[in-house]
Amino acid sequence: MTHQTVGYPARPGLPDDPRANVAEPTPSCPVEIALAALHGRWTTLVIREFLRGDRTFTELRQALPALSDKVLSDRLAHLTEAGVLERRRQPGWPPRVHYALTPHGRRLGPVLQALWDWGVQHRPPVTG
Amino acid sequence: MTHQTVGYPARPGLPDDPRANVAEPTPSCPVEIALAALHGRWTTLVIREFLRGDRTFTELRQALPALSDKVLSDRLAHLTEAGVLERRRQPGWPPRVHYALTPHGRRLGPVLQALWDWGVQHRPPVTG
DNA sequence: CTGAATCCCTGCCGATACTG
DNA sequence: CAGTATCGGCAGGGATTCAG
Repeated sequence: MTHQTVGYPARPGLPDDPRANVAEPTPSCPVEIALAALHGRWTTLVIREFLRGDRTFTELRQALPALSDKVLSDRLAHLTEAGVLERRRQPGWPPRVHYALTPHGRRLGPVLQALWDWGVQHRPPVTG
Repeated sequence: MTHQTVGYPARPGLPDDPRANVAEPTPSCPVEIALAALHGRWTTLVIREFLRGDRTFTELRQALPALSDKVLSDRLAHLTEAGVLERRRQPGWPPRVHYALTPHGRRLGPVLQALWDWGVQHRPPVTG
């Protein structure tokens, strides 16, 4: 366990990668990268919408009515910047912008599933 | 795909659970629960330490020197509250407090692995 | 030794109003 | 239609100090 230097580790990241040993939060840590992509209120709900299919700005607004234009815009920009979404302006009038998950964004499915599964098993500490 | 109402769904949560359809952020959503547990700077690094074994307050401080006492204390309280850690006062002097992952906390291993795996595959948008 | 209390500073989120 | 600009409130996080 302490001397694993040969071959491929079963767990493909943690033990051997130097980023698994950082002593403080750093943006190059893969876990931080992933959490940064999911960061912010509404972000996971927006991603959920896209896991169900492509969406335009207006469709998202209808699906998440309590989400303000500004924050929705922020989230879309953030997710696009993070490589999760791809943005495509629809030609014609009225202007429509089409968003869809990139291949990388689609791989967030299992990540959210892992989070979901853990949360489902969660039992609030103790009532008595 | 659209009519699955029989038996056990392959994916154990998302399609049928009403919490998968919430229209705004809510603490009862399993994904929110999980992200709430991981929330806050330093939190995942603290969990990483515990995935390697039990720790005392001082041992954590040594492992993460740039983490202030207050925030470390906050994180330990938060993770204990979230059912991730278990706290045990060591008898004797000097007072020591021993922390360890609960079974539920140990199940965060796969979750962090999923986040890691996604982050590892991340390529910053484009350089050119 | 292991925290709790306090203070300040920063960054997020929401609401509103405005532009191509 | 799809955003940007601006402002205010509030919570998070760090440093320091104090307590059991």
